[in-house]
Amino acid sequence: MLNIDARKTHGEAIRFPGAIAANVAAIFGRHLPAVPSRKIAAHSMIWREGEERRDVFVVRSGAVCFSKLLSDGRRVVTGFAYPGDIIGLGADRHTHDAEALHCCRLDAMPIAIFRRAAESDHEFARMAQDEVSAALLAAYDHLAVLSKMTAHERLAHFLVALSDRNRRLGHSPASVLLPMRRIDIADYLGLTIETVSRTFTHFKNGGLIVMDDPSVVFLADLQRLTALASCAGDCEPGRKLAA
Amino acid sequence: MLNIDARKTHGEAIRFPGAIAANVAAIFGRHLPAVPSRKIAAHSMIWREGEERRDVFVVRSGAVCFSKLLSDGRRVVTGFAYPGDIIGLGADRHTHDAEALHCCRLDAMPIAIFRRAAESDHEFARMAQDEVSAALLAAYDHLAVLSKMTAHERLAHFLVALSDRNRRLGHSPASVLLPMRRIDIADYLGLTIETVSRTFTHFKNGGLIVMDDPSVVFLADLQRLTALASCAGDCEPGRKLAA
DNA sequence: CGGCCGCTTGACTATTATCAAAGATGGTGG
DNA sequence: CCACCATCTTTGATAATAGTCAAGCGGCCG
Repeated sequence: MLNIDARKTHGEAIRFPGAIAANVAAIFGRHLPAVPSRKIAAHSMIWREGEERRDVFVVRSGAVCFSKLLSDGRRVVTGFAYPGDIIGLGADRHTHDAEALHCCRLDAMPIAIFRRAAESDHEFARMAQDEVSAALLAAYDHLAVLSKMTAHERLAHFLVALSDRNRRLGHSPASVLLPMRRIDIADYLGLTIETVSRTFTHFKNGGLIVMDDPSVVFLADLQRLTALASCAGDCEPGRKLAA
Repeated sequence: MLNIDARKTHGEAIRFPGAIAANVAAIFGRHLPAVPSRKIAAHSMIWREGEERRDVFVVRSGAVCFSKLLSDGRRVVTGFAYPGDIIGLGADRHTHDAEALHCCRLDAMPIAIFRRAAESDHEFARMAQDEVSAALLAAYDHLAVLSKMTAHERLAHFLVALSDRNRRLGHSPASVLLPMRRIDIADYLGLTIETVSRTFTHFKNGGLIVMDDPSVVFLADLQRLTALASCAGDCEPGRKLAA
């Protein structure tokens, strides 16, 4: 069984608004004030859409979910942030809600310090700008997922993306942790929780994954999952659901 | 009947990668070299994904479609550009294909001049950066469309967005021109051409639109279209299809 | 004038949403 | 420490939406 605490050591998983790659955090560290980390209770909001942007944060532990609420109550999850990520970059006001999926530790850099740093440290400024471009690129990739992929492909894509991040960070790509609830995955992939759950079951029955705990997934057949994720046909994730 | 040439006077319609608002074009104009506009034949590629970025363009006439090709041949349209828009901002290499939907006239600013301008003209530089943020925001809005809206809502949203731009530019919001083909709309909205076509017919039969020419749409019931577009329920765009 | 391309329509199928309810799981209070 | 309750996940049955396959129509260009 995997150590559940491992989820706290994971780096960036999925691109998300205003978050930047872990390797970039070091440059930010140069300007981080020496104040204790802020602690955020599980399921509390870190900020809400429309609020004034007050800090740029570095995620130290926990996980963050970014979402928007549509006028009719529908919810869109635009991404997740993991330890090592920097969140809160962007325009004057927050464009998303940010919710702590678990108890989070965040290092805060007041926006005034951030702006001063951007003026004095050109590497810092350029990096912040590059990260917005990267987020834009990631958003367009996600558009492709939402507009062209089936439920199976979407979930496979999600799992493989998490696995790829693990590999990049030197962790095992064979298993991924899901600190978010099914509803967050569903709203991220443009599906319903039922479809997400059924697709997990389908993958399980097809031998693609092993999952005893809903938040820990072992990717038993990464190759087939990858094929699904990249739309390379082969959309046959196993036998039918067992009765 | 609308003057078809009107399409050449339209300003920004839908947000798209690397394009910026018309009112911003003036600031760019300060740095535009005095060279004749470049002419691009209809349906030819202005640039392709992965190519080195060589120029930033101002669209003078025509319309541009941005798209990405997925590995399995599926295509995603990420946006459109209209006269007044500036296209080609972004990273070192193009992240999308850009295709001329009609014969286009483009003013080209070589990337070297663009970079020099960004260094010497802070307003210019800041604007370019702001526009990337705006494009990001627009991309997230489009995520919401693709992940949560029905076909009717998506097409209504598209038409209303075009209408809103018309209003903003001082044109009539009651009619919109569609310089793109059905396949472009379909790939933009994450639908098939058949569904797009059927939805147009549905709107026509429901009295929501009048459309004699497939590229000219009169928005007969903008209120109901707007309600559909904003997901405010009322998803009943008229009687069934006539036989 | 004819062929090609794009748009529309039709019939049918497949995927996914919806509605409903039954297990799990975890936290709280007795 | 255990029981209960709330929440989350899973499963099932059904319905609706959109995709697929196929064919006809119409305009435009050669």
